[in-house]
Amino acid sequence: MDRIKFSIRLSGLSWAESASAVAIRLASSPKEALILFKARLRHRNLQTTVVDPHDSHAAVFTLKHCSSCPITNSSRLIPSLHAHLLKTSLLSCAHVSCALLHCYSIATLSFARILFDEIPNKNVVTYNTMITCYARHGNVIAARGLFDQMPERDIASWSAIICGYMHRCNPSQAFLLFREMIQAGKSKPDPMILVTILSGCAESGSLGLIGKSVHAYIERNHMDVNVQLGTSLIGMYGRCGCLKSAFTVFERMPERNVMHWTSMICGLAIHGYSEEALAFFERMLGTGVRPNKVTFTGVLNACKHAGMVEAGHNYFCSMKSDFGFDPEIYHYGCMVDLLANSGMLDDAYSMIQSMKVEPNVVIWTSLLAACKKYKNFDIAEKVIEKVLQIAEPDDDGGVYTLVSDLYALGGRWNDVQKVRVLMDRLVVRKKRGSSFIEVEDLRSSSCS
DNA sequence: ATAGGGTTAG
Repeated sequence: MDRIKFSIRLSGLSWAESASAVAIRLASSPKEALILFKARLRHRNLQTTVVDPHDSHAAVFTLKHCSSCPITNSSRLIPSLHAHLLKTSLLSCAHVSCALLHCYSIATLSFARILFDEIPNKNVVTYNTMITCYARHGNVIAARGLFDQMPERDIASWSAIICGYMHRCNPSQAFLLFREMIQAGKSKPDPMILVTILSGCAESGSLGLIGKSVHAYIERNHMDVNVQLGTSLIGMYGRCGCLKSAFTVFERMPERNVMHWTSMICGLAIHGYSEEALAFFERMLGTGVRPNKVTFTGVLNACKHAGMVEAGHNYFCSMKSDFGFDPEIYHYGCMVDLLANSGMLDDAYSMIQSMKVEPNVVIWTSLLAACKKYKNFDIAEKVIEKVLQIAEPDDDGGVYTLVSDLYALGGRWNDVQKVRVLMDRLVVRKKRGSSFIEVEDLRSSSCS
């Protein structure tokens, strides 16, 4: 507060003048923005029902501050702001009500829905905001309900619902809607929605069916491949194993940022091109691009695939000492796998114990798989105890099978029996492995 | 002025 007063005195403006939309936009915290906004309202003494656009601007900027800050910092400010907006009729402005809805939608679904129902003049953005809110809270059915009943849709509406399906791990439904959108022909895909689709392709591996046709669509329509779109194209091709295509996109990027490099490195690493991945990393450093945390998951993954224990260890240390990144679960995942699969089970176990983050099923499973490989029952015993505590029968069915396999390998048939009984009780079912190839002609699935 | 996006270990 003192800082604001001080800077206002320096600027030579009056208090009210300073509380303009611009000053609010530049405020350093939601609280500061709110103080300025309230001061502005006091000065303007708003009682009429006619909304001055300058006031609604100021309100929107204040709300933007609240929505972009962590919930805990702004959650108490929002109701206070809400009250002021109601008193001054500012809430009748669609921009303001949307911005407020967005604020609530980050924290709580129920409040957002109440507000949504109370907004009289809902426009496309109001609906889009509410759909996004449902999607964010995992209720894609409610999101779809709103999507189906909204009077008109724009590209962001499609984007919101498609994104919702993607995050609920239902890419096929997302792809279906995407094609529906193309066929309806009213909304033209923009780079953002293509990014969403492409990242889903990468996840589900349905490259030929969707990913390639999206790429073809981009080329056919001479769309600008912006930074994000470039990244997701490289990522999609890389993940699906089309490293040549990934490289072509990479080469064509007018400027390459850390994410382009990282996508390339990760793609190469996943498919076992360890040397190439590491060469890419060195090349990246040579061009002066600073790696980020994800870059290191690619680098460590490359080391893992090639069994390069020493190099992996060096990169792992360099990540912290040269670049200041604390290792995250992904990095530990690579390291544990690297050590364990090289037979250094004790080191892998100590690494897990040294972790600053809570180890998850993935980490324990990779160590356990290595215990099976090297028939190390001492460590397996310790790992089994941990892993059974945190495994979810629905998602981690494979772990139970692995545990049972290990006991069988050690000839401990009583324990095998116990695990099998446990599996029956929890209705654990190991997901069946599956793979597919695409036989459909790409041209018939293109989206023109 | 309001909504939606990229790279991550088994």
